[in-house]
Amino acid sequence: MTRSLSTATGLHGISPAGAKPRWAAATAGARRRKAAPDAAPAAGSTQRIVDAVTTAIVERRLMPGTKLVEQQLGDLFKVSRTVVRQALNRLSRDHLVVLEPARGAFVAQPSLDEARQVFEVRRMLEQQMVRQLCAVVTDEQVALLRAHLVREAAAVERIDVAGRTRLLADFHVVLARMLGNEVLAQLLADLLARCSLIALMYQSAHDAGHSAEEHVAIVDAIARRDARAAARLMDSHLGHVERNLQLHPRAVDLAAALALA
Amino acid sequence: MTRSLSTATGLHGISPAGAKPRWAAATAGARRRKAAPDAAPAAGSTQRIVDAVTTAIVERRLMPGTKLVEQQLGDLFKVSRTVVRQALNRLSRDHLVVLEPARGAFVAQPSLDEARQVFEVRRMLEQQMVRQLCAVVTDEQVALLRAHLVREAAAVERIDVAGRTRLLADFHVVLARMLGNEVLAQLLADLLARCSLIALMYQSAHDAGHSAEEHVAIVDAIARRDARAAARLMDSHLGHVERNLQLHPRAVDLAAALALA
DNA sequence: GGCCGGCAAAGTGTATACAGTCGCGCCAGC
DNA sequence: GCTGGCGCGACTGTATACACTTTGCCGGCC
Repeated sequence: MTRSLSTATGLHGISPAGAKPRWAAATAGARRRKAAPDAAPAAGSTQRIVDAVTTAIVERRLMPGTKLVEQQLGDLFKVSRTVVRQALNRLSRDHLVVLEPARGAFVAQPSLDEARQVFEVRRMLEQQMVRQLCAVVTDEQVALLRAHLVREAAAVERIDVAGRTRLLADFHVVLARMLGNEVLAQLLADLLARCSLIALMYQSAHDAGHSAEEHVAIVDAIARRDARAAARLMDSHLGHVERNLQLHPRAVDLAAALALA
Repeated sequence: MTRSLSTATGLHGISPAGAKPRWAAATAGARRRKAAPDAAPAAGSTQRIVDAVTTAIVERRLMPGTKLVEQQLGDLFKVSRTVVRQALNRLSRDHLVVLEPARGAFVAQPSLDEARQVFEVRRMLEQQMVRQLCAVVTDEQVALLRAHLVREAAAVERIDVAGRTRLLADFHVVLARMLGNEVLAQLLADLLARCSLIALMYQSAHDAGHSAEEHVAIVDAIARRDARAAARLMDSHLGHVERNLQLHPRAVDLAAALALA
């Protein structure tokens, strides 16, 4: 699941090897024959829509609650409503849009309560995750993590909101993938994508910097193979992020929503 | 996600209140107007296919690897391929079927390795889950759990394979829902559905009875509000189930698969 | 003047038609 | 006799067309 989102959107694109080995490879092989004469539209057209809408939502170009009309999207992407419907279904699976029967598709408005629940689950998962990771991590993997931290810091530095959000989320997926548990990685990717909307809405630059620092501390603990500290740091890290979310619930900015329409 | 599966298939149908409060309520309201004159086909036709295929897979009437031809299903359910495709997409999201581009849809063949990863995630989640549950559980909830255990025992007794598998899985979802965390509940429902195939393939009657007993022990610990014991019991419970999976990996029975085709 | 009922436009849900691709079997050639 | 290419059948992917529901609006009625 959400393989689409993780690889498609470019979110979590950091994963070195294949994120979706199975059909991704099959598709590539199948399309290769046509890739030469066709060129551009080689990538699955439905996936392209998913990617575009996803990044649009994550980059706040599509405000929560916005209605996504099928024909409209079809015209924009030069495809039929059939493909658009598929894309919307995929997006609804990722909780980025909500499908109301016979009404239409709308950009999701995840409530703070929902966000809290997601964070609760993340805390359960990631605390155990880093603990186990300490037992099996290699020095090369630690080096990879440190490289990631450098990218994070750079994104925070240049106030690249979309980039830093993506990198801060990817950090957790990278950790999951290092355990060799692809199920866990995809699950976490889902949860992170689900909240990237909220994160963008409520996470300030200061929060982002704080998160990056906490990531550094976590990696340090992992490098020391200090499972107890790593778990504790991860727990407090997620607690901080969640607490910041609760602090400024400046409601859904309906003025901006109207401006876009 | 997988709201479709959890509520639709009747799996985890035990949940008393609404499983999908938001659009479930909206849908109910919208359909109600037509529910009177229409009656039978009121339930979404696409959902009916998802349910049917899901139960068919879970009850081993559809063997792993079986190809699901769109037109064929469309004829069976008296709908067009469009609806069938939607259903197959939903099913693929639940990992019950695998969609191979330009090839078709096939009943998933979850590998034992994949199952192990799912169990790993479950252990992370559920261990913490029961621990937290001990802190907030009410006596009424404990009573509900005991009632569930009675149903489990009955299903094991009368060798109702499909029923007992469903109930044994539902037990875990019920626990999640008692925490009031719908996200966690749905996530767990996904994971359980994902492995129900494997569980059915590899779980013997003895294993099932063993699981039911362990469930009793877990509920006892919860009733005592003994978080430490509950977590330990849950961990060992999942360990047992997983170990039994590994024990008899009598491969994917291709003879049976061919027989059905 | 406000509320209720119908009417029209917009948009979704479903079915059907068409084009592209994959797989398999047949046939020719080596 | 075996292998490689070729053609055909089946099925998927996409587009288009139609029916039904929802919704906003307008006129009539209370």
